[in-house]
Amino acid sequence: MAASRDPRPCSIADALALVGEKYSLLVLREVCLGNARFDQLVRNIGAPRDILATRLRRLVDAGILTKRAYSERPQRFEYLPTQAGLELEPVLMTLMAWGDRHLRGDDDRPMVLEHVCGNELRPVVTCAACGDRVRHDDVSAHPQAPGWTVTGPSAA
Amino acid sequence: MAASRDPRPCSIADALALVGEKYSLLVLREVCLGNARFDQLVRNIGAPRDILATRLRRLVDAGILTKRAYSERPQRFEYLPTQAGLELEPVLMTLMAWGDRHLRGDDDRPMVLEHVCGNELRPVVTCAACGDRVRHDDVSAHPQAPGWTVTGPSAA
DNA sequence: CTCCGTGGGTTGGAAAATCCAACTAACCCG
DNA sequence: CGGGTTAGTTGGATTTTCCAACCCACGGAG
Repeated sequence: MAASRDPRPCSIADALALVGEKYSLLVLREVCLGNARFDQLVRNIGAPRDILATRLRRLVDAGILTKRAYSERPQRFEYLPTQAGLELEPVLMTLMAWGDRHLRGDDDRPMVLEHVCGNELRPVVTCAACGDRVRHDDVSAHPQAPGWTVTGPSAA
Repeated sequence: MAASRDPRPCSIADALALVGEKYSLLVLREVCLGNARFDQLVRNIGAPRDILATRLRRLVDAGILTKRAYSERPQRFEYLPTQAGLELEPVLMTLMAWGDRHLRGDDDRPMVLEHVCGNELRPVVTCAACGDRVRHDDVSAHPQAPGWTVTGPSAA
């Protein structure tokens, strides 16, 4: 799935090579919600069983999920997120918020998240250093490796 | 690309149906950096020209990009992010941060972002209401529509 | 005017990935 | 024994992707 002759080293591309295939992020959605078993995943995601099987293998190999037997005799397995897998949750949250905003209405959200603080969780991306919400114009890009040309206002 | 018989209404799935196809998010990475022209995109992303053309059409149709002529005679076009497109940047940033952390080392980051505050930008997802960094265990899921079963600790 | 190069695509055919229904396998229950 | 559940695997049809080649409009050099 990687862009075979991508001349550009990029962590976004690398990440997508692992979790950018069809259904992979939906698998992660499910396991983060606690739906960990094959048939649950098939039903909830709506993926073909064979594709789901290959995705699970890949995610386990990549260290994003672990496969654990929840029953010997009969052998039955469940898939749980690793630390690396859990750390993809922010990606899912921002993606969900985007979809809620741009593809649905406020009245049509399939799911609402609640934070321990008692409020509805509206996730925002902030700068770890200053705590401010990150805006497009407040960020500049500094290439560290050859292969990058940044022409826009984000230029270093 | 949508999970054809997905029984589960979900904004993540909806969003991925638009921008989850191969190369789409890399297109967004480029246009957000200011690389707006077809040949630049081909080179920087490493996508086949025909696939890139169909992706661009789709993103324009979806209102994520706009196509603008930067020269009549000869007609030449550039692709710019709309507001909806720009709002996908947080997704790219968190994905990049994840890739930097889990697929590369601190010494091997292809690109570093800088925030106006003067510090290196490390994006974190926080709760808009209380400002705290969002942790997995601090979030609970409240389905608003039928089709959801949440079995884990995130259950409503 | 002719030839070359550039930007922005389109086209046809080969290769790969996906989809689907059916099947296996291991076990439990009545 | 027959039926049901879970977790996959298999074969073949369908759909996407990939790739190289081509096309068109133009600008500039000779």
